[in-house]
Amino acid sequence: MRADAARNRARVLQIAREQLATGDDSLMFNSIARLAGVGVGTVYRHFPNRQALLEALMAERFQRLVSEAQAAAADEDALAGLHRLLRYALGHVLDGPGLTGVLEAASDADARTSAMKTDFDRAITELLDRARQAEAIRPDLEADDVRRLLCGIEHAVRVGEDRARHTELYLGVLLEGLRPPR
Amino acid sequence: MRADAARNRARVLQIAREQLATGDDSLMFNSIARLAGVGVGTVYRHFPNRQALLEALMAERFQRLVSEAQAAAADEDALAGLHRLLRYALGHVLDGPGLTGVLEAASDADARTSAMKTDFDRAITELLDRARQAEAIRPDLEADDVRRLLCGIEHAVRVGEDRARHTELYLGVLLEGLRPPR
Amino acid sequence: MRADAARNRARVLQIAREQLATGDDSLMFNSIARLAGVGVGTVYRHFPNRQALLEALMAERFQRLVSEAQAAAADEDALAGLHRLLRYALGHVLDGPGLTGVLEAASDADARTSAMKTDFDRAITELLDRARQAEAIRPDLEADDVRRLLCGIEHAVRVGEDRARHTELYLGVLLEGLRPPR
Amino acid sequence: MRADAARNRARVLQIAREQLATGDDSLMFNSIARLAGVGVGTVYRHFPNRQALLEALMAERFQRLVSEAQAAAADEDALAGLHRLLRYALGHVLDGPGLTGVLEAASDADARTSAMKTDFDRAITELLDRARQAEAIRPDLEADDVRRLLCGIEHAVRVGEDRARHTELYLGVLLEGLRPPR
DNA sequence: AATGAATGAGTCTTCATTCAT
DNA sequence: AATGAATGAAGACTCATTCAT
Repeated sequence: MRADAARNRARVLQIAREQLATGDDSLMFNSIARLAGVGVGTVYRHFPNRQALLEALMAERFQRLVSEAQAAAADEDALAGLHRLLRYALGHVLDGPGLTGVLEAASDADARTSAMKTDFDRAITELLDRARQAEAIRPDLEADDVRRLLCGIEHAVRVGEDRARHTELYLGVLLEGLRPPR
Repeated sequence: MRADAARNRARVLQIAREQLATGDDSLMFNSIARLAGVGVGTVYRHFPNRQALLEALMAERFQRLVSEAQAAAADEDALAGLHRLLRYALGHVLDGPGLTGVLEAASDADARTSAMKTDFDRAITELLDRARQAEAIRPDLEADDVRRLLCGIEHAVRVGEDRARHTELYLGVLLEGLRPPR
Repeated sequence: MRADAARNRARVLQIAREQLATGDDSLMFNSIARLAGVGVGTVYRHFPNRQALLEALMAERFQRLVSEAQAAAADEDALAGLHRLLRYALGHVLDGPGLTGVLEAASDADARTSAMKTDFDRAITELLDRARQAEAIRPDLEADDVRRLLCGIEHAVRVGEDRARHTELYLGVLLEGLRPPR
Repeated sequence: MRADAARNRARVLQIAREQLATGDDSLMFNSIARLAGVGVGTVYRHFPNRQALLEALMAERFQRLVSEAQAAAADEDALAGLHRLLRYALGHVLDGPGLTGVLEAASDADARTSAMKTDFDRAITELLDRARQAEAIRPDLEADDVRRLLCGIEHAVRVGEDRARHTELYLGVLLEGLRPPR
């Protein structure tokens, strides 16, 4: 990629990130372009649509999540690994908007996102398989379910106030809920 | 209210309900008015904003939920009552869009909605208090949490496919998750 | 229709007509709205799309064409009537842009346009039928053909210069061409 | 021209031709460049504008038309030659979009196009002159008229359906129309 | 009480053309 | 000679809300 193109791309991402940080998750291409000091066409060239932009914005954060998942998957104690993973993941998706938008999307704009999803799911599956054998979790859970429940719990935290207090509580509900019913 | 006003209001609600049923949850006042055969102004007169319309649309369904909650609250076995309530509630909120939009809202447009929320929360609180005393649930749970978790689990079910299969599974996770950690 | 609505509609048509007269047949809704001193939405309300606006602009001219066709159809001499009709029609469609756009369109935006087309075709068919019986025209011609050939000849006149001189010439070609081959 | 430049030019033409063949006559430089695997700048270098590209695309087809016209001009029977020419020409211009765009253009981007037009007109003039002397055609027709009428008839065929059926019919109208009025 | 026309800012998206690399 | 990123004006269209009728 040409140096100026890379610079523009970075500027756009920077501005978009700032927009997100202000709580505005509309990601409007025109205003991002204006604020970034580039033409709209440039934004469209780099990111053909909102989803592509969102994925680019989240790529780094998603990668950190995947890495943590892989690290957790190496835990000898599968259940402990799963807990570690979910605790990290919940904090991570709550640490700014947008990441669940990627995790929940039925289809991806960028192949690298799909690859990360695959890696993420693989790490979860690894933990689930071992935890399941140890009868530490419900027998019918798959990686997809964990991802969806994670997004669901995030939703429960975001809806309403007192985020800090409820994060830990709802995480506890999730972790306990994954275990086999008594 | 004049008879024709009541008729118009009913028509608007009817059309809006049909729109929702088609999967279109945008509730656009202009198109509802057109389909209902009234002017937009009439829709605005009856429902000053989207939230007011939504609450009106959901009033009946919400009332059924409240009644079920009250019935469940009468269960001698508090935990069983809570389970009964949540199973019903989850199926109920999934049975069409819109109800969680009311349950989640930080503030209500109509006092009757607030009243129903109060009734709902009271029923839940009643169950929680007794279940807590029996050490059948986590000690730190309040009605508000149950509502939020319900919405979160609904979110997890809606995101992704195979709704029927996952409803039961995620409900199981929720119910087990509410119990005290082992 | 409300008085102010009618006024706005008339203004829009007036401006659009002026635009056409300047040789600009793009009929851009934004600029028409601006020039007419109304909001774009108003233009869209009256004319859902370009074709609808075009038809409205041409309605009067089209109606005059239809009337002339009907008058011509009353001519005892069918061939003479056809000639009269085509001479008038060619001059008419050349007297400003847009009318062939309506005549050529495969489908209409407004039912009144379709009705006029039906009337127009009926008049032509009436003449064709009688002229055919008198063996004054080719046996295989239908009203649709006459319409298309009219548009084709108009095209030939418009392409290139010296409109006045060529109109009569190409009209002669058309009229003679409709007669049965020798 | 450098070998790679020639190769690029050929690629661009090839792609543009394929685009035309799909029925898309917009000839957008960016997409042609992308599909041809070259930069837009390269397309602009070879073809400064749409008209230049169109003429280059049509050069071969136009040349075939000119050759046929010249062959027809050699016919001893001038009227027969004219008919042969027009029958061929109509089929030819209908056999894909673009050629009338060149024939109709008031000015040419490439001198070779102008040269071909001259040749074409010369052949037609030759036929017209002889046919006129034999009183087989209208006395006031020039090559330019024949070209314009050809485009007009093509227009009549393209507008509307059933191309095959109407081609022969409208050709008949044209041929008969060129003859002197009875 | 009802109407529904009007508003017009706002958003998306395209594409011809240039020019720095 | 080639590249292709960037431009940004331009145009299409929507929709929440108001207010004159």
